[in-house]
Amino acid sequence: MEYTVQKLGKLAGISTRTLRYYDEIDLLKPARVSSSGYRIYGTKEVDRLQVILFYRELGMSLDEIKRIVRDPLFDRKQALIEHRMRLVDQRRQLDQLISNVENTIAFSEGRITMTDKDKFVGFKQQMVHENEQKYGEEIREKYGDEAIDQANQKVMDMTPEEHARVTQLADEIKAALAQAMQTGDPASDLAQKAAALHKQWLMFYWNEYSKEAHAGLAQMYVDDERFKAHYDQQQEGTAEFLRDAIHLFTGVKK
Amino acid sequence: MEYTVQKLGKLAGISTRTLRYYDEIDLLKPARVSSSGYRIYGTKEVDRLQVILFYRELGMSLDEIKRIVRDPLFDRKQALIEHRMRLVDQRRQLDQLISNVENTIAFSEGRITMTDKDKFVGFKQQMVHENEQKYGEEIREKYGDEAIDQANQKVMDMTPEEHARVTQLADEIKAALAQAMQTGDPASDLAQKAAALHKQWLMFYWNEYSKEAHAGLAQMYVDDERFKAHYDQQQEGTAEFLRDAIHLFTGVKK
DNA sequence: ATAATGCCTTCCGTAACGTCAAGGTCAATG
DNA sequence: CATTGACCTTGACGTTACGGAAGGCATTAT
Repeated sequence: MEYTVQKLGKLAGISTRTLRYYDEIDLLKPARVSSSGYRIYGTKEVDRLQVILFYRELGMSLDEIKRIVRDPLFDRKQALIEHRMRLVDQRRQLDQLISNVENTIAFSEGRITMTDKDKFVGFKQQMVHENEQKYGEEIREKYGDEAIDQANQKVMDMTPEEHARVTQLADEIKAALAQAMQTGDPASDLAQKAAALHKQWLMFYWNEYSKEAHAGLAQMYVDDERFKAHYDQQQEGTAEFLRDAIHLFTGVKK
Repeated sequence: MEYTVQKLGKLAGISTRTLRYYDEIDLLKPARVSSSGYRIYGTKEVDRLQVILFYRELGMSLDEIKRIVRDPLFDRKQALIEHRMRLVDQRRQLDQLISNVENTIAFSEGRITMTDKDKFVGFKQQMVHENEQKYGEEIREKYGDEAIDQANQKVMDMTPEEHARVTQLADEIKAALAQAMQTGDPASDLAQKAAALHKQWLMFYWNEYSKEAHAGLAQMYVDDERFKAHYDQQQEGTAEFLRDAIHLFTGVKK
């Protein structure tokens, strides 16, 4: 049995464009090409196409599928297991997204009082301010008291949407930290991402960023009981882990 | 406070390319452009950027975000609710994928005996064959007994991977049907997709497709107790629903 | 013979940027 | 003061898996 593009397309439920594309990327070549340039597929190609579509339905990329169908000795099971891991990871991220969206909706409906959260946020702001006092002398000399006051005013003037963004960043830091803790390596990509996010978060409170102040704040996370208790809430040793990550991130060691 | 692209990028944790892109698509324009063409952003733009990033973190498309930030009267809550729906839908599809991948892995490990499934598959083959006997006369006249025998041989010769693909298609039909049943409309997109998938599935058993035979088989799904019981397993009336969908799909009414 | 399909290649468009490349601008340094 | 190095600009291509359209032969049906 021989098939032209449209015949095969109808047989398999795909477009002719798709078949031409699969030819182009060397995923499925026709058995032969007629004198007038028509692609002619045989039964072997039909089988191969079904295999391709089978894996495509499982959400695999064509590149991955190409590796699978290229040689029959390829470890399909291993590929499937790795593919499942990716999917499960995607599902986890999607869960996180949905949870965040729902929180935002709840917030917009006023169903969340935010008192608890705000309590700690206010507390954090105070600590950040103290830290600035402690390490901000050079900044003060550089920019004067006015700049500092302006920064403080910035916190007070925060719009609801900036506030939402700050809360969001705090959540992201928490999520990244929890994941990074599993690697146990403060130099890992995830841990460094957490440190970068922490900097982002800080930028809402500081008008000028300095590595030294950031590193100093990180140390304070460990020294201060209240901070440590908060960060270690989910997992013991998170405060230290975050400090180490930030020290590596800033390149400043105490 | 004024910012160039890099300053603002570092402040917000995004690349300069992203800022230029946001300018290009009119999502975030600089406050002004310097005489030498540099983009200069002000505090208003910083705030707007934070709002943009907030919604971006929730997985929204930039196009959707543009609508949200363009005018402050936009119903953000409604947008969030619709966004959540899309995300939940994505999660459902992802769950389906994961389930299918896991089934495939289990199958490759031989953990699924397939006896139950194969029992029904064998049963289906028998019925399909009967159907062909019943409606295949015209085909028989057209192509001769040889073609029919060849088709039957095709079923017997099915490779494990074709078999997997057939099973996959059957699963997809089931999933599409279950969803389509909720609309209650056999002409709905989902129901028609189910009918199209059913045709795909049939192509593994038939060597020649005819609308009349397809429609006839659909009617048999309702008339035959065993078929009806199988399809109505999940939901009462599925067999009738599938028949109606296929009759609409083929344009053949009995 | 002609009209209707069917096939071909080539190119643009999609989302949200990353990554060069070529060239102008600005601040600081020798 | 010239030069370096950091920073800025536009422009263009690459990414995924095709959809769609244009323009031009080939085959088939009437």
